[in-house]
Amino acid sequence: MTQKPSIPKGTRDFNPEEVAKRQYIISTIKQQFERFGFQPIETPSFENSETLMGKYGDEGDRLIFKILNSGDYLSKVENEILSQKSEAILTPLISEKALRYDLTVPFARYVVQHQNEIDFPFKRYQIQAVWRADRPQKGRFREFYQCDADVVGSDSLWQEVEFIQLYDSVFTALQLEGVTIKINNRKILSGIAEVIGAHDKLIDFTVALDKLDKIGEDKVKEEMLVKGISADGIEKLQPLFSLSGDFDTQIQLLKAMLSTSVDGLKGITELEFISKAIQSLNLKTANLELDVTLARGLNYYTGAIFEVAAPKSVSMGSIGGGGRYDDLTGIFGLNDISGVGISFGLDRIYLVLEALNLFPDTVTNATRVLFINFGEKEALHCLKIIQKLRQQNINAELYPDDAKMKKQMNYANKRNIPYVVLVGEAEINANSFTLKNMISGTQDSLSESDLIKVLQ
RNA sequence: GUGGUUGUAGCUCAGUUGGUUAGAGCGCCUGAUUGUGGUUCAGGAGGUCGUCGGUUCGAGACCGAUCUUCCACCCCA
Repeated sequence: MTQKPSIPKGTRDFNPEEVAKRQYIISTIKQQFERFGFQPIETPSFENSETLMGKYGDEGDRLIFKILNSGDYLSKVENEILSQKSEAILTPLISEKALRYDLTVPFARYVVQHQNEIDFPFKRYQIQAVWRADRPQKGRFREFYQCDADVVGSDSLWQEVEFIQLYDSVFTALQLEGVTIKINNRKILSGIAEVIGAHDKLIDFTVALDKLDKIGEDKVKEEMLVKGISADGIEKLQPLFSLSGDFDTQIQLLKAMLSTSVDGLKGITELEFISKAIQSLNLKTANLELDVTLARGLNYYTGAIFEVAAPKSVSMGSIGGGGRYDDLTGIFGLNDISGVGISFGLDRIYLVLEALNLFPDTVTNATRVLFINFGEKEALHCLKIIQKLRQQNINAELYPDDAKMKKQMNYANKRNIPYVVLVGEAEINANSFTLKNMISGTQDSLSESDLIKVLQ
């Protein structure tokens, strides 16, 4: 055998069954997006580097796939710069384009670029691949799909409420019951940082706090100390670590803690509004949970932060996330446009549905009937009826070669084709069709109209 | 980017302290069965042992590099 070809790490091929299952998830999500009034857009798979760089933090910049310039890209670079061997200086000189890292920043670019054509509030959805130069792990790929729905041009909290309902609707439609929609608010986090005197270390503070359920209270405090948050401040956090109870109980505790922070109290008011609305609207299968330690996500969130956790029986990272960003388009020069949005992680949802065996048997829209090929004359006769079946939306095909019966039957069997039709000379003369049920093994001689009836 | 881990037939895996021609199960192909698949029986094909280099009389096994897999960090869907 010659050397086997391969694909880059963190990428995957999808076989027909996998594609069918992915399409099932995508069409379910799409249907719900449209039901909630979102319209689809698409953006290029690569953007100008300056559109993406610096939008996701230093860590994000590292994970962006850069595209090398075309042509003799090194000849334009000064020898002096080459000899410095500085990645930070050289990269922008030899790479002007980069692969899309998420769908939110390209969307912000789209809104700013097309601001005069857009009717606000603009509700768009987008289902496309994104790329990250990450190290692959379980449920982490270098090429994966995001399914985003965002609204720009409205700061109404009803949007947050609707997004929670949208999450609930999608996961209910996928029969994935018992997901937890975690919600938090950036203003609460920044209020806490303010109260403990670490306002300038908001990011370090939230990143450390986010790890609470993973590494525990002591390690979180340790990390905060290392990042320069005072022991005095950390002491004030104590109520946070023992925060428990339902939504309302937690809200009351936070109110007391944040009584001196205007920003923090505003965050609490927002959460209360959303929680009240959801309580009176009810969710179908999802649970809404307040999680003050929830901080993951990108630095541009300013209000609500969402994250969706799969049911506890499957170990999987978050299967969705999102939040409110008051000034995302500001980075591209369009101010005072508020946006809020959520994202579904298609590849992870796939793994969860697979683990819980939740794909319906009907996802593969495969061939319903195979016609056995007995030779030239018979094949033409078969194609005439196949033509009629296809017009009736019945997936039908003819085995292309005049091969041995066994081979043709075997083919139908392996492809899980439920019916086989045999038309030889005898059937042509009698103007009949021998239909074999591949599951029961029985077969009948039918007229054309009966054949169509059975297969429909 | 840091640390660890994995790689032998299409798939899942054996392979003894380094020693003839590298095995099994499943799958695949052919036949028993020239108009009947799944079950059964008989036979057969298929390997540069991830890749490159090194140690050795001799490497699937030992060493190094590299690619890949999975895991933990960082970060994230």
